[in-house]
Amino acid sequence: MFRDVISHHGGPPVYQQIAATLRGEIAQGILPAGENLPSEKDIADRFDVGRDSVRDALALLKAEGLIEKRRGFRSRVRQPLVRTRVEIPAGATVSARMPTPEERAVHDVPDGVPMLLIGSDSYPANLYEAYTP
Amino acid sequence: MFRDVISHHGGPPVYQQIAATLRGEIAQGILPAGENLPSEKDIADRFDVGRDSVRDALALLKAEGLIEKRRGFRSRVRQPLVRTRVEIPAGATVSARMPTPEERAVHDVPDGVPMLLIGSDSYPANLYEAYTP
DNA sequence: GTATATTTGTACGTATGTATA
DNA sequence: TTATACATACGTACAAATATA
Repeated sequence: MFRDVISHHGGPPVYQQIAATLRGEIAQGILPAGENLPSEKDIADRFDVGRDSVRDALALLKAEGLIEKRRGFRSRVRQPLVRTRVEIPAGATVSARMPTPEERAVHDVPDGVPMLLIGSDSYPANLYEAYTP
Repeated sequence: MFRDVISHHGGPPVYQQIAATLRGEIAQGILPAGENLPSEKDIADRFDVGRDSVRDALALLKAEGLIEKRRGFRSRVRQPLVRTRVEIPAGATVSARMPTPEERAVHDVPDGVPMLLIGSDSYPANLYEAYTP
């Protein structure tokens, strides 16, 4: 077996190269939704890098909403979700931002998921979308 | 001078305690918008922890959109922004998600800022909001 | 039910690179 | 040029959660 080659000098940082590789494998379906990624140690061995670089790469993908991480579990490719549709009140403003720690706790918002603000209400953007009547 | 006390055993992780402290100082205006935070080393000394824990704490605040980081600069409290208002086409759907790496590069989207999807168009949510006519 | 192994999370250290002042 | 500060990347150790024997 050959290790995947990462350039340690000159190119982008190692962790970004690893993130790009894994991102491509998710996009191509090599790592399908719901699938577990290899363990951090196995990924580190595959690319011949330290575990720290792998963790930085996975943190990027988590922040993008592509994977989810749980202690004791391997990382998993996130499932595409069906969103509940919320009607926008006439004249209301719709915006988005990252949740506060309180909102994350109350609504159980995963990493890499923004809040959708509809008028004075807020909804986790992975579960809800807005529409005009 | 006394160092701020962080519990190393029993309570929440060190980096979360530091993030909570800094988050509170931002909310209370002790660290106003536009203000530079102390250097990572100074924060580490203040709480008597390693620089790694400080960086984890700042990464949290960055992901929440509270601060911005630039290499060579100290972290800075993000300025509240005036958003451009975009009219939602009749029947269009509005949703939000984190940007892809391509969108981040094209639109120069900062960390901790989602994309606002209005119909088939996408806008950085720190600069745009949507409204119904 | 218990003990062990695996896996991720946290936290420390060190070294070096890159950007700014 | 030099000093400061953040970014990357390697290492170690232990804690906490899960899975397995």
